[in-house]
Amino acid sequence: MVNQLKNIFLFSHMSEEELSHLASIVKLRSFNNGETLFYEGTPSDKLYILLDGVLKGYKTDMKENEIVLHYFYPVSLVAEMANLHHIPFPATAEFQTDGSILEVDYHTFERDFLKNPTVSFGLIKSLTQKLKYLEDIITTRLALDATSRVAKFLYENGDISDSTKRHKIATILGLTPETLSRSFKKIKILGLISDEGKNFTILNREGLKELFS
Amino acid sequence: MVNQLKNIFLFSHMSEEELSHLASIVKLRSFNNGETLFYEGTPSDKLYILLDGVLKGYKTDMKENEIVLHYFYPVSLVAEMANLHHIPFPATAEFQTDGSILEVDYHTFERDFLKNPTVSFGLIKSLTQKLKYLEDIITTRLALDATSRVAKFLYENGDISDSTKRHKIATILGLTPETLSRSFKKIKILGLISDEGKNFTILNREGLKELFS
DNA sequence: TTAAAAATTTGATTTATATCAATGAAGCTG
DNA sequence: CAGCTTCATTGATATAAATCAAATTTTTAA
Repeated sequence: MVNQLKNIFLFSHMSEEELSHLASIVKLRSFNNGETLFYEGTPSDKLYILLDGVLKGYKTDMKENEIVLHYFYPVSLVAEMANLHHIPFPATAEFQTDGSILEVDYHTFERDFLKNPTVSFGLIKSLTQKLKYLEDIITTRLALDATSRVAKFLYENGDISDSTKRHKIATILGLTPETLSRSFKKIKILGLISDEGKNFTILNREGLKELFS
Repeated sequence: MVNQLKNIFLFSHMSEEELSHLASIVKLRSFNNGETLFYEGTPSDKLYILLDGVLKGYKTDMKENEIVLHYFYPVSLVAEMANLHHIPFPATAEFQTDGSILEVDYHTFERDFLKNPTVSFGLIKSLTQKLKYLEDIITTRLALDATSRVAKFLYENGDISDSTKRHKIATILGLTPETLSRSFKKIKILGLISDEGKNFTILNREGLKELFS
């Protein structure tokens, strides 16, 4: 366990002694695809560090639609904001693949480790990264219309390959698959992308940018 | 200046020596109502601390509508996320009253002060507070419909007095004044609020909660 | 290889809220 | 306190995207 901890950016500078103390308040848990790590509104006393797999963070709206906030990839801190403010988790986290997390008792962690500059610096980085994600969601979902969102997605993510399901793109952008399809069509008619079978190739990246800025 | 700095939570634990070094990289600036502190997209090399007045942070959508992210009240750090990640300001900041800010050269600040635990802890607090604001905007604006948003606003802000302009409430909630008016009416018909002239009194707070959760 | 299931596209309709337009009420100013 | 201006309400219409429905394409699996 100590060796595993040492490989996590947040703890890489700790002494052997600190690491073994940390190991004592940490639990490794495995999850299957589809399992839920925590639900929105649940009180939080654990800090989670995603070690393996893909984790989807989402809220649910009034019509039971998912609002996807973020896909987490390893190694990420998850929902540290809830811990720092002692508030319930603001979103639900569900595994999209098999995976594993490190579960840390937050109370002890705060008391014994948060004063460590490396740890607090890692925390600041993680928090600012999350702020950027949320800023981006607000920009995308509140300031742009459907076609602009799709143009932004294409601009930022490059050619769309076969393997990326339209349905997944639609939920990331907060659109229905029907609307996504119609937006792709518009952008194709504008000559900004071309459509070879299932894949899209970007023909005019600057033109795409024009659509959302 | 040193005495002024000592009153700011972030710097309250600094030594006289540190404070006078800080004072040397800091500039006090005054603004009039309506003036803009910075624009969305501008590169950021200054950290701002709001000392007086009310500052509105907002983005602009495709139809030139404002999306209000937050009203800042003193004493607040402003847009520290942009500095930490060396990215342009993600929103525009405009004074809503006369006010003043402390302008800190970020590069020097990071080098000389960010390792100070009190400073980094203050930064973490400020960042998590902002995350909560953004989470709340997403919950409110993406997951709730117009009437639910108004119910949530009433639940969280209590009775609405005369002095709060409907127009301002509407921009906070991302609604037009017309839609806000119609939502107030619905909630009134449900018997959850009563309407004496210009003011609203809450009659059934739990009923309001029911509407948005 | 073919049938069944899933995903995508296309068209028609609905819905929520914005926009446009008009009226009414409140607040301010000379 | 009369008239102007701003703010709020109400009604009618427009609009973007969701929903519903069906057809088509792709993927999966037998």
